[in-house]
Amino acid sequence: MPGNVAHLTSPHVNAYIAVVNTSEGGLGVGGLGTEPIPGRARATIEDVAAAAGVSVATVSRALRGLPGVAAPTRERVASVAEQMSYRADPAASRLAMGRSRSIAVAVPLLNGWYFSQIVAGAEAICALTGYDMIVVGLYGDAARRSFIDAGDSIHRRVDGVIFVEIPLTENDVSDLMARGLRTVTIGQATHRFPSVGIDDTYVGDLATSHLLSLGHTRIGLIGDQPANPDGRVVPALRQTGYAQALGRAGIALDPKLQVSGSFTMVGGLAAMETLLELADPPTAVFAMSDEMAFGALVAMKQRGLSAPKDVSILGVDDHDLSELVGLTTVRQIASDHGSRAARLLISQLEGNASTVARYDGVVELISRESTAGT
Amino acid sequence: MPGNVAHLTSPHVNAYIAVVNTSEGGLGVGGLGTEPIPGRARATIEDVAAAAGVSVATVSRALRGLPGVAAPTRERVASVAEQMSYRADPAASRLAMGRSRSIAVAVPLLNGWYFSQIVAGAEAICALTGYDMIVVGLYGDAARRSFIDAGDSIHRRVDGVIFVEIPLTENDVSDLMARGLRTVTIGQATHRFPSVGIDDTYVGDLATSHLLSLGHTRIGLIGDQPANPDGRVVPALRQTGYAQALGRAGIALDPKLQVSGSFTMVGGLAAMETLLELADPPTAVFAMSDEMAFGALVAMKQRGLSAPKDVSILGVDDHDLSELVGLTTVRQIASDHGSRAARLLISQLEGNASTVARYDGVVELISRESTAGT
DNA sequence: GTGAAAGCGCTAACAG
DNA sequence: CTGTTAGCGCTTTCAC
Repeated sequence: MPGNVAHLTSPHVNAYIAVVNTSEGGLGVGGLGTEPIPGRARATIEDVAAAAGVSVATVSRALRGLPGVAAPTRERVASVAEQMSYRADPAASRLAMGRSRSIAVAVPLLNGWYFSQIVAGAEAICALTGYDMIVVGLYGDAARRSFIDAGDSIHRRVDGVIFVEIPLTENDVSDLMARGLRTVTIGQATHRFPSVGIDDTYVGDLATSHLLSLGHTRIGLIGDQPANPDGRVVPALRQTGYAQALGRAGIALDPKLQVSGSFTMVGGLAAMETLLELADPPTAVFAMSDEMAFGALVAMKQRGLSAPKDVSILGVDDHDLSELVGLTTVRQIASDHGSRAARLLISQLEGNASTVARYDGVVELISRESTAGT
Repeated sequence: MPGNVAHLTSPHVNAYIAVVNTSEGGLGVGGLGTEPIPGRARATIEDVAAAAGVSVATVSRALRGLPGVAAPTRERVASVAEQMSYRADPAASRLAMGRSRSIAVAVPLLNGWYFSQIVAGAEAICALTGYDMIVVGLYGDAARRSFIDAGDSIHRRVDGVIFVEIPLTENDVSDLMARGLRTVTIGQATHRFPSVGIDDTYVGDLATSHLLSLGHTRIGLIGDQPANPDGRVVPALRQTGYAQALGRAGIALDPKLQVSGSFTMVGGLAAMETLLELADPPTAVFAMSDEMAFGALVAMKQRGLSAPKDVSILGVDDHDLSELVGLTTVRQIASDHGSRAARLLISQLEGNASTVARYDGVVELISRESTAGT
């Protein structure tokens, strides 16, 4: 049976090795970072100024490439700074300039494939531009509110934020603007901040149409809570596309065919079980993410069913593993969304006029073995 | 054929919508964040002090819960601060205190499953303790050096770092110490900093032994560059375990059976191809990560082979999808490693004596369908 | 082209 | 218990 196991547990389980407590004076395994770390005195801008025989103002200007410094001076300062391996203390310059040269990426969960792609994409741009990227997980409404409210975090810690699939209410948006925080969203479009994403209605339509064209008429949907009032907008749009395609084909919506999979593999598994237990189960299922589709495949496998023989399955993302399991999917380039958003945000922070209201990424249907005709 | 596709390209591809340039005065789509954002004047500690009729010192003390403040005073300050929604400017307090209340997590790549689990685990602890987590991708030696050298980043931006599978030389270690940067490693153990990981030699042995016990004698290994001089230590250890088990069974090592998969799915795929093209291919393969194992499965599938019929495959991680594809694997709880490391680091930053030199996580063999007897 | 000095907003002695 | 004050290290007018 799948997942049944021989639990050859490691003999090394939970091995806390070498408990050291140096509060009573530094004995213990190799001084595990408890001794007062020396931290050789760092050079300050004054040290550099003195060594270069100029004022701190000149050092500051020279090192940051500001105009109004004679070429020879600039060079001298640079080399002195270099050899003292001087670097401006970020905290000090943040305080003086009021900008932190860092951004936050807020995601609803961190271990999803889609989100890690986004984070990877954004990180690449941050590395390129010298920005720090802090990532924060916002699980649920409360976390989102406390993050946005003056009540919490971001405030002055970052210059801007990328909200990834975080449902922003009108209220949130105005709070954000009032706070003067540059914002870019991924997924949802706010009409106030630039955003990047895909045409999710089109995605839902494309997926469903594909299934329809194969002859299916009873098509299940694995998505998000349909009842979620203030929920993510992406699932809703994909659902709209689904309904739209069905409508065009003259097929009535069946609420029982639409279940939530919480955008996780286990959620998809449970959702598929629900679908399979229906008196009149679907012959094809559109899962709004590949991970949920994987879950659906597992559910089928557990009952001795397989795709597309018993039910066709179609996902969204083109996860790294979709090819392995032969999953038909609507591909999007998630890491691109992340880097795009970061570029948009940072370019804005650098004072460039924002140029894009919405960037819609590429989308295409990749037909593999998990879908077939009836 | 797998991966062959119907490219129904979206008609919405690359749609740059609404190009706005307000450098010539605010017309354009709904003011896309180009206008001088107001950013209502933030309250400073002085404002609060004035409003509460106390000194800034008292405000500071009261708000941070320091001793030596009368209860009524503390309360009054708190409520005034609350209703002015005052929050200490992090840049200022960082400068004054010399601590940033943030840590960095450095990973060699961001889109691997293992690493996103780690990041997720660490983030949870940071959220809990009020630390910011900045994540940085260190691809290759140069990036690592420039990160560690005074020459670059971290310096004063974070109080501590978690290095995830970043090979640290003795030199790196002393630089880090000299710099006074609290450090925790995941994977490699340095004997200077606390570390978390698993017993990787044991992992290699466990996996190989399992294959041996099934009767296999020709066992391939998909890992990392064996020749990498300064490479990650984890692959080397797992390889040691592999050699160890083989040795116990009296089987000689065959270099041709050991190939690099770069710890990615495509790398695993290529590695498996190499293995399959051998004159005398293995009957079982131990891949050092599930993702590489997935790649191996794809390679087999592409040639009309399947596991375990033609070759048994075994991975490491227990990836979310391993159950789906029925992959036998050595499970580790990656997110745990991340949270553990974060806890270790932060507790140290909070001044607690470090208590653990090395935390070894749980490991167990999960036997599924991808392995069978000869 | 360069320097002097006034902050940025907070923390931490040191007095009272 | 509370207030005064001197920094933290950098940026940025404003003079020279």
